[in-house]
Amino acid sequence: MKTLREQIEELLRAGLQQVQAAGALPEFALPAVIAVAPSRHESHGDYGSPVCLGLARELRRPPLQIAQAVLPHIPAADFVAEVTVAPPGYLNFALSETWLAQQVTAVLAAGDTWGNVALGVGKRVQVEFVSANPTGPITIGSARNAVLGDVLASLLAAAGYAVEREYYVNDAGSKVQHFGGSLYARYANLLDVPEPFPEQGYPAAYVTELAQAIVAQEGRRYLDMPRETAIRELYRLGIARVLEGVADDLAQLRVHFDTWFHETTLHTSGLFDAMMAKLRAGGYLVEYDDAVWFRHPDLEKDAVLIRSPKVAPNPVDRPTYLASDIPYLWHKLVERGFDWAIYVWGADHHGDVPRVQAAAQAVGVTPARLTFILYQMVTLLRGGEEVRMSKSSGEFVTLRELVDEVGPDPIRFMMLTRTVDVTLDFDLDLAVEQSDRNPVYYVQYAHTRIAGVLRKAAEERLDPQVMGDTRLLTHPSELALIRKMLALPDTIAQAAANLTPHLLPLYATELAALFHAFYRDCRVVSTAPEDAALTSARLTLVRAAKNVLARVLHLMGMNAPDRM
RNA sequence: GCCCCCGUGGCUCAAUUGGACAGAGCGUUUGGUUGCGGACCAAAAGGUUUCAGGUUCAAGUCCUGACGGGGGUACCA
Repeated sequence: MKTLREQIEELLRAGLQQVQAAGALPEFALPAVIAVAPSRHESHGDYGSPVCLGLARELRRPPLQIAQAVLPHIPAADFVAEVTVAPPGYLNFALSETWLAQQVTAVLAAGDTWGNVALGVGKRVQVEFVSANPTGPITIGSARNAVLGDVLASLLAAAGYAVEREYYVNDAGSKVQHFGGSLYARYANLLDVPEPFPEQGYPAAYVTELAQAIVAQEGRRYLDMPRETAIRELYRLGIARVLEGVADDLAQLRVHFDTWFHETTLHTSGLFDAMMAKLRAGGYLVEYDDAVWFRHPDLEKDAVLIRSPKVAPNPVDRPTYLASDIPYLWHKLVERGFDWAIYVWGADHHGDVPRVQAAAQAVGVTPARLTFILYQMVTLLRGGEEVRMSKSSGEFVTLRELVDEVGPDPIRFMMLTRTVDVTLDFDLDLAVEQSDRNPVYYVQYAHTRIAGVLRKAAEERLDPQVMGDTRLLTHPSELALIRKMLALPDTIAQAAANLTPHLLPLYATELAALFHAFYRDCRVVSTAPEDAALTSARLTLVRAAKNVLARVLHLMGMNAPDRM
């Protein structure tokens, strides 16, 4: 289904073609994209286009004159009441109010699919996000990543893409070695065997707890193995346990993954070696200082792929992250055949983007098929003070603690409200606060209010499923609400096309505000006989509005409560 | 030093990607319900969009420079 904006764009395109065919204007090149935007002022109608302004130079005429020439050639359409010209040359479209009122039933009939668009039909996209090291619980540091990735995936699905959510498990690097060593040390110590704690180990309490659980379940059998074997066995067991916890913690935030991709499989499958060979054949590998480097004309400096034994005595420590990223992107885009891969990364990794893109190019994958969402950091505030987070220091707030304290809805809403380009201050005190200072409840309250109206209707023995005659909806507040409901497809299209999920909370807040205004102006439930038709119409409207609110809340992964 | 992000009413942020008179929330001030949940609504005050140039019919948005804040710049992961 085409969005309103797209339909207006088509009218304009037809108008521009017509005006040329009629010879009313000199020859000009039809713009590839015709800008159409919702109007900001009521006096400008519902949608406006500055397209004639852009044509002024080529046609050597005042834009106002061009607009006036185009105007009579714009085809009529049932959803448009009036097209007008406004200085200095805008073409403004006012929607037909009778048409608007009739759309309410369509919104209601669409149910959960209202707002879906066809932008990505036939394309498969993978969103890879969170992907935190599997060496400990998820911290608040990953909360923004988790919410952004999840909602981007939902948005793309609403835009017609076939979407897969993936978690990349870094289970092959030196971090897991340190993790295994830490676990082994705690395990041995618990059994009164001396074992020094590794220098770069994980001192946090969860490692000890994990070791206790293993002692309780498995006894001392790991002490009978060679040390290296025991460490390997322990970190495998530990990672599996940690990942169960990670999945559970994320589920509390309503984040779920379709696939958990383990880095080690890149090595066991031989893809890692195959890609290294491919890079070598392409002349992208250089060796010096006992290390192997990736060299590419787009990169200022060589990037290490395989460390030297001097730096990394243990062979499993030698491949770098970048070395794995290359077979991994191949696996995504070639072996699994995704058309598009989205990576959700913190801005502290922005320096890695050019390297991965250069590597993609080097192995023959068009870099444009990779998109990196770089979101700025989150600073956590408690009592106005910044809370520092670091897994290795052992001092951090887990995602679990945050969700238990605040609940998923405020976290998700607040993580979504800002653009990814600004650093986000997450105020714990405000998030917990259930008041009008907290914007989260404003939207949910609108949904609750509608549920209240429907409960009231049921008490008055009105049929809540009635389909009223929506042509009776003519009040300005009714029409304003309907206009906003009908804007959801365009909002989803825009948010998906530009990967800007912050448009959702913005839209939800505006929709809620228009509902609240409607609620003030228009009494819904009336038992007076002369109001029966209008009550039916308004109940229909209110149900449709509830449907749209629920849709947006669900896209954001939030609850749409009937009671609060 | 170099690279990335940000700078918009007192505070936190939007602005449909270059379009019309820069919009919301919080805070402040004033008002609103003997009717569907007041976690609501309405009104007011508050702006030279950090500064200086430039491009354009049109700049918060693009370019150059300056100032301020955050992040990055390892054979760290």
